[in-house]
Amino acid sequence: MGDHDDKARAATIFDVARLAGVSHQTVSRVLNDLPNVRPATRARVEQAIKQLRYVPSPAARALVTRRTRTLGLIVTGAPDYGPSSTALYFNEAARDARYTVITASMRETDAASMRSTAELLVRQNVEAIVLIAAERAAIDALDGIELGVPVVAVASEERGALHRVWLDQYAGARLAVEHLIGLGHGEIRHIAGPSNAMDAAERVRGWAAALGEHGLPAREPLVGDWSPGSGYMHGRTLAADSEMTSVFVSNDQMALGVLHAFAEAGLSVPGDVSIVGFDDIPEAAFFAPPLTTLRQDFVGLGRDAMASVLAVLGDDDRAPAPRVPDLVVRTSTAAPSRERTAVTS
Amino acid sequence: MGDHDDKARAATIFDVARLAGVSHQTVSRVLNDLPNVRPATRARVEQAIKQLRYVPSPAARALVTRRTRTLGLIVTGAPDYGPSSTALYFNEAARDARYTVITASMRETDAASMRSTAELLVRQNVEAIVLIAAERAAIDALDGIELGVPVVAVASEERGALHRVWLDQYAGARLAVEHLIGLGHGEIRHIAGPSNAMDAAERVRGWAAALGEHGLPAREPLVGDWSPGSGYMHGRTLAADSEMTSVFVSNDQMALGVLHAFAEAGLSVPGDVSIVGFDDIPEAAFFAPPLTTLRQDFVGLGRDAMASVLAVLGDDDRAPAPRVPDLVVRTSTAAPSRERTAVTS
DNA sequence: AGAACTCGTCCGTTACAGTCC
DNA sequence: AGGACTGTAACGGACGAGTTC
Repeated sequence: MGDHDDKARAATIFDVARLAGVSHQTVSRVLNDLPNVRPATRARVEQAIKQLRYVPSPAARALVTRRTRTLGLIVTGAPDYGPSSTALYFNEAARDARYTVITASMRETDAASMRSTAELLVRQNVEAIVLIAAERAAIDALDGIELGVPVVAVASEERGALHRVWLDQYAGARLAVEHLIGLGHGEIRHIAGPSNAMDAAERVRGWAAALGEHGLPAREPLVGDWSPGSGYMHGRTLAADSEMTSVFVSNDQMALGVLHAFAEAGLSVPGDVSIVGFDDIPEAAFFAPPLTTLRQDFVGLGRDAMASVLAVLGDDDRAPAPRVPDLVVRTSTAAPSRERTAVTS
Repeated sequence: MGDHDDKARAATIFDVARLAGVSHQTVSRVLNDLPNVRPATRARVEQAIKQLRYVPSPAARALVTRRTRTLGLIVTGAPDYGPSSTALYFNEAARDARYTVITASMRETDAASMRSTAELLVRQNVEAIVLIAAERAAIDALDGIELGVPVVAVASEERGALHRVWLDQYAGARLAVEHLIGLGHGEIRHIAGPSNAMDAAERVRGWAAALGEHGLPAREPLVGDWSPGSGYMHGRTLAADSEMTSVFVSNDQMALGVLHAFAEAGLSVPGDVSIVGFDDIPEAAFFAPPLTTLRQDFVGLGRDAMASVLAVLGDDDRAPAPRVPDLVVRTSTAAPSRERTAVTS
């Protein structure tokens, strides 16, 4: 009895109408909170709805209203902390705004895959697409083509004509560098993220700008790939440079690799070298030593993405301003020691 | 010219039919690869489809077929490596099987939220729900109620009547402990995950079982919350115990905290104490020292979840067998040293 | 003359009968 | 007689125009 799916068709609006003794149109009015329904009638209808466990069919509704209240979300790359967090909070924000989200995760970002994925979403009649991608190319792949729906990209560089939300990587990088300068460091090296990553480029820009303003030299950045392994590799290179007193690393994972390389080389952090990371992943407070880094507001970013969608769709609000990361000072940074200190301008 | 959304309604099957000079029904046959269409007619129709950039309406189709080819995915908790990876690979597997996935991420797991989220998905007419949740309670919240659609839970404990896929945490924990026993450790402590987490309980079970089989003592596990901070806290406690020569930590993040605590206490790893983690997060190879841990096959798990959905829906296949994590030996484990070694049975 | 309903049409597809060589 | 089509009804809601009190 009532054990498995009763194959009985779900109740329709007509079933509800019959049970409540009204027309289906009246039921529709109740469903959509329209006026001109007597309270008593409304109650009867609601009772019938409950009794029949009636739920309106989104397909039928979408067919006639030509609105699906559905959004497409494309997330590219590995399930890293930043994108995963952004996606999660965007998802929550969308649900709060009573939108449904169809997610398409993909590891490749070639133009053909990006395009066919976007078209897959369009075929589902999404009203807008949100794109969370680190690589410039992923954004550009969707920029040219006419999809018929607006695209909001989470992207820290201005690119083409897409709508855009972002966290201010440039300002964050400046904060990192100014913190090190404030401690007295004169040469601040940089380990950058991959050259195709927009965040990486913005951080390089901020690092170079802050250095330039203080008349400090900017040596060619070492380019990693976000992984701890690449941080380790470049860390070994840097360890051999006795001039270096501080490093701004473009993300926390690479900073972990650098820490590892320096420990192996017998360099003390922050005694010999100071290190600043970026992201403030949950692990960062427990590195050896705890990492000074920039905390990014992914909760806010996810909400901004949804706010931007609503703005574009004309439902609500205006697009938000970018947020600046917060410097979190831990013990991986300190004033340079006398021995290794070189040019303190 | 063609600048913004042409407000022109998308083409319908009738537009295509008219252009191809056939009835809309013939177009439908072409769309659905049904027989009894002459090749020449088919070609004309396909040409018309291309020319009008026609895409069938999923809403209209769902309305009449009573199938949406849509799946609901509920992911609870923080955007951690394990659940995020599983969700990503499930998403890809679903797309490969030509299913659309509606995702609902949520941080709370109370019964009311779980239930209302599941009902939200049911209202979208999903054909099945996949649930990725660490906590027992999240599973149980969906177990009792009659949703009308099958639920596949990613859960390492058998619970209620839900369909289930999982990675074999019990076997993984045994591998960890046997590795330490093989190295000669006689007392193997355990830092567990939170008691409401199924993975944590299974790992405790495996740890205790392996210990029991070898006649070794199982001291009461310390209970953390998966965070590096809790690992650090328990690591400080363990550092004070001079009997202890090895620790099996229930995940890599907590192991990082333990490492940090031991370093502070002047304990050498693996010189004084050996440590094994669980998960093999990307950072684990770059901890100080690189962490011996158990690699989980989240790619496989995501695919298994989709395979299980197809099995339940009767489309395909049979449900898959659970996978056993792989032991990845790095340098955080070694034979116990003479000084701190106690009861080597 | 409104408030409170009812009626009829339409949305874009697929399913089920026909119809015509 | 059967391959290659065409015509007509649903599917489940929403909305504008009628109808009743």
